[in-house]
Amino acid sequence: MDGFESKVPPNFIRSIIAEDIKYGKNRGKVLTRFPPEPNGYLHIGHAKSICLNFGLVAEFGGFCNFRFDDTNPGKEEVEYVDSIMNDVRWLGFDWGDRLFHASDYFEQLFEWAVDLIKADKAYVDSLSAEEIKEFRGTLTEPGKPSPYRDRPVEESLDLFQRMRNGEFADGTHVLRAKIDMASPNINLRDPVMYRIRKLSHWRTGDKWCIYPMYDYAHGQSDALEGITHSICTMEYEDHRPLYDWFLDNIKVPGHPQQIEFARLNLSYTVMSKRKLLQLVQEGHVAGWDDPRMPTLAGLRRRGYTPEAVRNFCERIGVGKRESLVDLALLEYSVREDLNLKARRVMGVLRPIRVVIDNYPEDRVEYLDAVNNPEDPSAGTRKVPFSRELFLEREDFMENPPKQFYRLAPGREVRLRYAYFIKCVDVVKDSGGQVVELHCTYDPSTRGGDAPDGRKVKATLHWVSAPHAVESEVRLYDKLFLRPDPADERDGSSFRDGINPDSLEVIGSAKLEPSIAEAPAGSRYQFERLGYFCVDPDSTPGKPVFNRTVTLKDTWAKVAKAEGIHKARKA
RNA sequence: UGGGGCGUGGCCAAGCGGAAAGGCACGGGUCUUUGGAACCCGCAUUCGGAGGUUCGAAUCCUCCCGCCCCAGCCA
Repeated sequence: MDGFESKVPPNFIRSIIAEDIKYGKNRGKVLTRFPPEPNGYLHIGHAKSICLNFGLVAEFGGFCNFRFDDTNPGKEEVEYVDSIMNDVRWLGFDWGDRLFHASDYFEQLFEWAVDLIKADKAYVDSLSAEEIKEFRGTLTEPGKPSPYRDRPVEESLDLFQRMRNGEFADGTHVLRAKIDMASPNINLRDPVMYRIRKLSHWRTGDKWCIYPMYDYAHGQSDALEGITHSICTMEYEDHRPLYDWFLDNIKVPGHPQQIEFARLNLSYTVMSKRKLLQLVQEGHVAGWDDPRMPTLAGLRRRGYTPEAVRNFCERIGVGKRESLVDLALLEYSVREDLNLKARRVMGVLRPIRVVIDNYPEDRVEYLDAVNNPEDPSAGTRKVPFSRELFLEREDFMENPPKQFYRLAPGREVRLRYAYFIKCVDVVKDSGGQVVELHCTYDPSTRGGDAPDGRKVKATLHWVSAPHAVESEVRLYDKLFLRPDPADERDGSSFRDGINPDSLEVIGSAKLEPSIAEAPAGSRYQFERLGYFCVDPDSTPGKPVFNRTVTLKDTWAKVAKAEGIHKARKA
């Protein structure tokens, strides 16, 4: 290093690599890889792995290969291929020309399999899948050898070639490594290397009808690419002896080191591809990119920035123990980033009409508003002010508790960048619902400062009614009610924990006119409310916003603690 | 009852024999034209438990307890 302390907290993988470099292992080189299977969208858990693999090589001066682990054509689709590459790029990583596929190595893998057969270290088994399972034994009992285990090398060679030629139906034969049917590690009980799948592959088409299993393909792919450190998740720890066995018994160009770390679990969400797929297929969400999904596509649409996701990944650390990271940390990460970048704007979600009785009917003033107090270079803008305004319903209470210091009958507050106003009348409908407020303004407080030094407890956001832009705003909340929805040990399904109120659509929020044309994907802070992102569903006349995350809300905390009900319902 | 891993504050996580970093959360305060942000303070006499070694242990040894993963022709 150069004397500067890295901001990345130390972790055991960095230590291993630093040590390897120090002692000249791999001639001081570091090459990692990110090997997704194109059978689903990438999620925040993958982001952890991507940041780890690319981050490590950035730090130590190496490369990270991007490799599709495409050994199972039955589950893989090009839709996923495209989304995966797009998401990694979005996250901010560049693999240059280092794009690879396990399928690039099918021919080499086949040849090595033949070598293994010739060395009597692999054989064609003709047991059925059920029989293989029976013969495998259990966790506590050793397995039994297949009757085909000792079939002549020549016969296996012939059969394997004919498997490749397409002479047999799916499931009739497999190629197995000949290791140890009594091993306490079940992965070593003659693992299957190849199975017959008469399926066309998105890259190799119909060239193959036998496909290698992960265990046989992965390590050899790593070796072929010169990977030095093959980083994967904990469930592969049991596979490491097998990973090493293949590498030790095949003439590969190197022997990468497999290192396992704990996958990410995030509270109030699920991470398994299977469960995410179910949420999509069963219609609990609108798609893989639904803003409630922990997928990168979902987070992006929700308004998360790549920087926020990367910072989050850095903060959670890397270890070997199973953990459940608090969603609050992810939310903190976006707020932190957006606070610095997002332009501020005023928008009223649940409007209540307010008339400024002493403000001239036809007058319109354009007041100066700061675009981002954290970033002076963002400049200022003009916001129209007029006699009729929209205020947030929640910002008015007829009988306010003492901790509530927003608008109330007889009370004076400040309208941000505008004037002090005082509530002088409350108009209700026949049902007793407050439908309109009448206020007076103090002309001397233009801009928001009282020349007499008078203080006011609250500053409210507002929108001029005649100038308001109508918008649909989608308020998202956590998708699950339970901190650990994946925990189904009580017999429930993770679906039972779905939050029925995870999405609330505000049909006609009122926004200040400056964001009428905001392009999809642009992010704003609606002052006092939260961060919002323009959704691609927006139309020229009506923008659609997704709430990324609320601002920290001390009042909400107080109100909850005091049992104060906030005014809802527009 | 087989094998592999893991147990440090509410949630993450440093630490690797010299005596508990940091972040989030939480609580309090300052400031404030966002009850936002920023800033300040507080928050494990203790590291799953019990023994042992040592002048000294979260770090070494022993035993115990708890949690996770593995019996796909998935990855």
